[in-house]
Amino acid sequence: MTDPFDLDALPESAPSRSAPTRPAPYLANLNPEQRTAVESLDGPVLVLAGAGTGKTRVLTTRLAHLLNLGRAYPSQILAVTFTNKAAREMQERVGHAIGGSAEGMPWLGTFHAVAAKILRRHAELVGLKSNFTILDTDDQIRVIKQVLELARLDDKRWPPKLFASLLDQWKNRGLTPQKLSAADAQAFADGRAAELYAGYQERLRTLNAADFGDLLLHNLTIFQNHPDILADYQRRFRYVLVDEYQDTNVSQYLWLRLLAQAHKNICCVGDDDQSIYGWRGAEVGNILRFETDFPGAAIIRLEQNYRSTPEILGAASGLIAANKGRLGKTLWTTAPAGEKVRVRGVWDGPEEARVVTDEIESLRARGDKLSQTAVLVRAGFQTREFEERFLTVGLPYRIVGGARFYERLEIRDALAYLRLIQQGDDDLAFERVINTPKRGIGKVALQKLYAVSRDLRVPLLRAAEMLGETEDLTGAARRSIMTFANDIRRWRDLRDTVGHMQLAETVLEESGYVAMWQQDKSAEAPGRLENLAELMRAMEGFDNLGGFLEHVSLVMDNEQNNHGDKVSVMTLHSAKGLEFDSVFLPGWEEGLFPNQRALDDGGLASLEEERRLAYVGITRARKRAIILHAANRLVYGQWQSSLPSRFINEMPGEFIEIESNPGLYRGSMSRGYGRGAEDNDSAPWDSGAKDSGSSWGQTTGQFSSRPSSSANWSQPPRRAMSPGRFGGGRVIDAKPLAPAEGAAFRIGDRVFHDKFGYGQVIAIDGTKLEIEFEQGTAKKVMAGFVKPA
DNA sequence: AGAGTGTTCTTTTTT
DNA sequence: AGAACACTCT
Repeated sequence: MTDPFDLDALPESAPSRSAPTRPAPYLANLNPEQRTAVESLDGPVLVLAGAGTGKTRVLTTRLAHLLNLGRAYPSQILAVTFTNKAAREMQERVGHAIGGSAEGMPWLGTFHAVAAKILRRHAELVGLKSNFTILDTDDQIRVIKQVLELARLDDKRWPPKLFASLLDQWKNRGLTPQKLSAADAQAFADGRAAELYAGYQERLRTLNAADFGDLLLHNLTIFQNHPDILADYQRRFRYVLVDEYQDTNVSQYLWLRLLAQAHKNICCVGDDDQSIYGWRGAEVGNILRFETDFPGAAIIRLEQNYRSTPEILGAASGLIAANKGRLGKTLWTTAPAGEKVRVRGVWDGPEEARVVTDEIESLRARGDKLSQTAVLVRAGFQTREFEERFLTVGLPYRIVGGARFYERLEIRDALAYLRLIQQGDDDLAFERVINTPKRGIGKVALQKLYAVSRDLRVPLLRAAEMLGETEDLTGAARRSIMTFANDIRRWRDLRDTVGHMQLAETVLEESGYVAMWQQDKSAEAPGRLENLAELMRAMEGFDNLGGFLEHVSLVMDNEQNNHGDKVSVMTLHSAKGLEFDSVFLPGWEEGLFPNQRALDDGGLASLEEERRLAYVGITRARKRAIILHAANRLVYGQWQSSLPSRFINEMPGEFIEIESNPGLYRGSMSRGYGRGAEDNDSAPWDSGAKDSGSSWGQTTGQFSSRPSSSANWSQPPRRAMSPGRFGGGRVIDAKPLAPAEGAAFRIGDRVFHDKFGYGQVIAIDGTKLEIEFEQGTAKKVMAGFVKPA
């Protein structure tokens, strides 16, 4: 049995430099700057890699080069990324480049994964055991609730979520409770923040758990308190490679600086123009002052873009130029001219989705792949309108990064069972499953459990075992609790004999969890069972339960529906690093993008970050970028008028083409995009609509007099233009949708429902309809939710 | 203990 | 508008 943490078994010195150097054909494919970046192996290097300039290629080639020259063993290279996807990709590509043995890079991974690995090795130094649990946000909130409750704080006045975000910020800045400044401590519960923070950490220690922020923070604590351990790692990591350096927070920065201290061979790759995680603690400052931190650093700029057309680059560069405090890069390309970036204003959200769908259909008709098409939104909720539309017209799509597999209720329950077996101190897991499925253990029994646990300072599971032996509980509850504790113990023993997949199956069966869903007659139940089966499949790739649980905590992404020719729909954030032939950018409206809330609490800095986000969005496109904005949008269930995003004005006119619907912003709004000095000019697309004194004017009158974005109505604006067609005849009004009463339908009518699709009415009960849907079973639905088909 | 009712929050972005 | 949460009633 090999100890995965055994440092001493690994070589202390570098491989002999006199080893015969193999040829390096991979260098020939690089441009001069890329080549410099790859070959500048010694000393600190900062590579400023603009969008689409071959960053990943440089990173992987550099790794391959290091190994090929024999400068270091794979185990002597620390290579960190932010996302698991990036880590995986690097692992693969390096393996490819050096011929197969990619497995041998033990220190290539995300910041969190590498930090967790180090922390498991030294967990006892911060009061944890090596098998500590990594809490996700959900668990974290529950712990915080407990801590705040214990401190007698009103969770209305001091919301746990606020505390969670403060904790996050502090940990991102490398602050332990002791280091919290008075000002920071004042931020919560009238200055009790430090005390509560300490209490929270204490609670985590009892739970033998660490949250995300702790992974890095505990590393720092260990390094600071144990110079010998730090020195070990410093010696080991002869070369350090960092991806997306602009996204590092203070903790990560300190961590890197400590680890790179001995050899100072640190190469950071990043792009200050793509820093979009400031809200999460990322410090653009880290990249801006790299030279100061690492004296004598070489700075290499990658500016030749291999991805996009000149128009796309022109529009994006013009936009980002509005930001101050940039290191500055000028992207260029040898690519021939292509299409201009298109800007399309539409009436409302549904029309926006329709226009995008129509465009995608026509691209598809021309032979474009759906998989080369993406819809990139500012915020997650925007995906919904597209999802609905795609569903309606039957366009294959996939939502990237939406609700995650491992966050589903049934998956979290199943995992809680496994966690509890793996790690008996995990009270959060215990709480989750003690009465799931129902075991008749209610509030009263639980309170007794808590009391015992608190008084004797033992985990809930142990308290359960003890309570089972006393007379404190009534018969039924007592028996239940005893059975449960015994089951857990039995399953734990099973762990050593049957393998983790078999174990999981046994647990879910014997606990009655599977049976619970089998008996559940609701519509979701079959899907949940399917997900549980999927979970089993996911366990296959792991050696043991511990390995799998680690994967779950740190690698919360699922790429399962990655197959097939589908349109990708995702947030701008999750699109970073990706590229598509055609990119649709909806929702470019003031308030939504730039996002009002970001502006409210971040001011100018946030505006610039929003602008970088826009820049990231545009530069995802190879051939075609289409920006959309709607004049009216449903927000919190209310219609609001909205103005085009200021970012639209900031793009140089020569690279963009405006093809918005006429008459969107009338009256005082006639200038529409309000391009700076051209104040009095009417926008070109608007001219045709100026003279109208027709019923059209009346229809829109109420809107044109209220150009402010704060105007809202309780009724959706009536449709006042032809659906989705530019330049077509005007349709004055649409017939009202969705009759309020079931009476409008008859048995046998074919109807359409946004979520369930087409179906037939089989019964009517007042305002409710019973409908047999073509896809699935019969359901009762409010008549207002279906339309005649 | 669980269903049923009312109230509040949601929509930033995620390792 | 919907979800999530807390609270009350059986």
